[in-house]
Amino acid sequence: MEQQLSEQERIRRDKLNELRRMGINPYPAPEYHVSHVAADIKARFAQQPEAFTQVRIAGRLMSMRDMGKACFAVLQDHSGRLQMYVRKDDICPGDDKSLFDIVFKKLLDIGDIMGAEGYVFTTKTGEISLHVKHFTLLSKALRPLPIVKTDDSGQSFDAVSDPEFRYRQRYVDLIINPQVRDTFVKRSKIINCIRRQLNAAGMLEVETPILQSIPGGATARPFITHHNALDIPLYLRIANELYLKRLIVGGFDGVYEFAKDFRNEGMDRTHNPEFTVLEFYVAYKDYHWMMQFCETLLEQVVLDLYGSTAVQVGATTINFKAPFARLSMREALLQHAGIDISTMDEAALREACKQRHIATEAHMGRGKLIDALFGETCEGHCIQPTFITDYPVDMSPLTKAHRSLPGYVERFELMVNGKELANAYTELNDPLEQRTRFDEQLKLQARGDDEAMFIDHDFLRALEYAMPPTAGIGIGIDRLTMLLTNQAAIQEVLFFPQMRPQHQTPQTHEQPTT
RNA sequence: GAUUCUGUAGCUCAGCCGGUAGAGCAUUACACUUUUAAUGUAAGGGUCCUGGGUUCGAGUCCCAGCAGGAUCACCA
Repeated sequence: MEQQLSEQERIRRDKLNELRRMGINPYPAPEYHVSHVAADIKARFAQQPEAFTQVRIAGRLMSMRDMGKACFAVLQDHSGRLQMYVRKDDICPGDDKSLFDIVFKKLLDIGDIMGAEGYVFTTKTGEISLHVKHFTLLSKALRPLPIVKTDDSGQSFDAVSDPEFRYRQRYVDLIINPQVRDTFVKRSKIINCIRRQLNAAGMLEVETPILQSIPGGATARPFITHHNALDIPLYLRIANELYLKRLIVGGFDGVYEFAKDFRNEGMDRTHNPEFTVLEFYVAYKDYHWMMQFCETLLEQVVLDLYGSTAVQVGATTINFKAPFARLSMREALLQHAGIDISTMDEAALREACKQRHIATEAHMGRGKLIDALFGETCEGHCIQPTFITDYPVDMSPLTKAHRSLPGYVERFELMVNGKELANAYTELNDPLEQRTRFDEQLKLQARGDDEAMFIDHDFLRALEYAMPPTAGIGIGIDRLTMLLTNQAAIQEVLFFPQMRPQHQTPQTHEQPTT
């Protein structure tokens, strides 16, 4: 395929050929032994200078300041950046100065991967640097790397800020924008911290099917695909809830899964077609226990991440110190909307929506109407972590009926910064009741609600073998990460967010059939 | 899906009332033995997102499309 090369790309290809002509392999095979990393050198050199007399580091060349017979260059490895001082007479002790004059100064470029060996010292201006004795080209870059310069006050110049560029070429974004890397490191820490706590609580990490013939456990439009050998449609899972509960039936008393779920719906700054949800289920517990577990779980995550329970999100400080506030759905609406849903029928709720200019649909039952009222009047008020408890039964088909409030279920959502972060309940384990609830979903479907749940008969069969009383929860990991890293867009916490194809899609390749 | 803004050099951006393209960084060449967004001098580098239209003439005005952002609606 013929491709148009820019001037800078042509020059770099010329340099590649020149290196080969000089007998230098621009993509060498042997291991390059690395003895130190940049951040470690900077952190420990002042205390133990004697430990850094022989140092080998490797990374990407990020800048080069040519001073004639010496050069200052910056190498970036996974830990950070370190300045290198490269002097002609050190690199070329003999008469042949080409290694410095030609190879280092002319044939290396910003973006190249290289290794450097030497001793650490502090420059006249006080910067801890590597005095380079030997260098090795490890991989030649053929495309120019966008240069972001930062001055002493930390202000950066010409930073690549175009989200399209950053998301489509995340690898470049990660190289040149250190704060982006930091966000993803935090994401990993969040997941690790949660996993550690769940393991410590004796739960088992499990994997359940992503390809499902009945996409259950939530209400959403699924992606559909086709299995050739079985000649059946399969759906990408929208939730893993029903599978995890089958495992509770099977005798595991605590199971969890960090699950990629898929929903074939709109995309915006808070929705990506694939996203990550942590779900876990614990036998012999109820939703009160789950609230306690959840608040200490999240408190510990924030503590691990920041050393304090407080997080700055935009202009507000959110404190994850347990216990979190608890407010029933009825109390919340009483407080923020001045209405008492316990005394209102469907018509009264519809009227309340109308008064507040909230759009309603004919198929909306009590549950959806209350949900709409709550979303409109209460949600935005829940800035500090708040458990909203006790939801109407008709919007929670998998939840056990409330122990004392008829018409309600034992469910809570955790609201933080005006948004839902977790959804949990005392699981419905009465198989006959579950069958009735599924039937009600069918009726909703008949009323025109295209989000009603599919019926999973195998799941009902599992419940008929008896599932212990169980508490379960789902926590949106992307949303949690957004909150804890102060990011407004889900694209900022996903390495490779879904994007529209940039150019006209080439002819779809023939599916290889087996 | 609706509204709105944006798309110009590798990157960040100017480009007036319509007259065939500009800066900084990066690149190339030269100078300089501790620089800090290094500096100085010089040079090269463009499918102005794509396709139509208006016009003697379009980066600029009009229409359509593509991609991205923001706001709104729905979903997590």
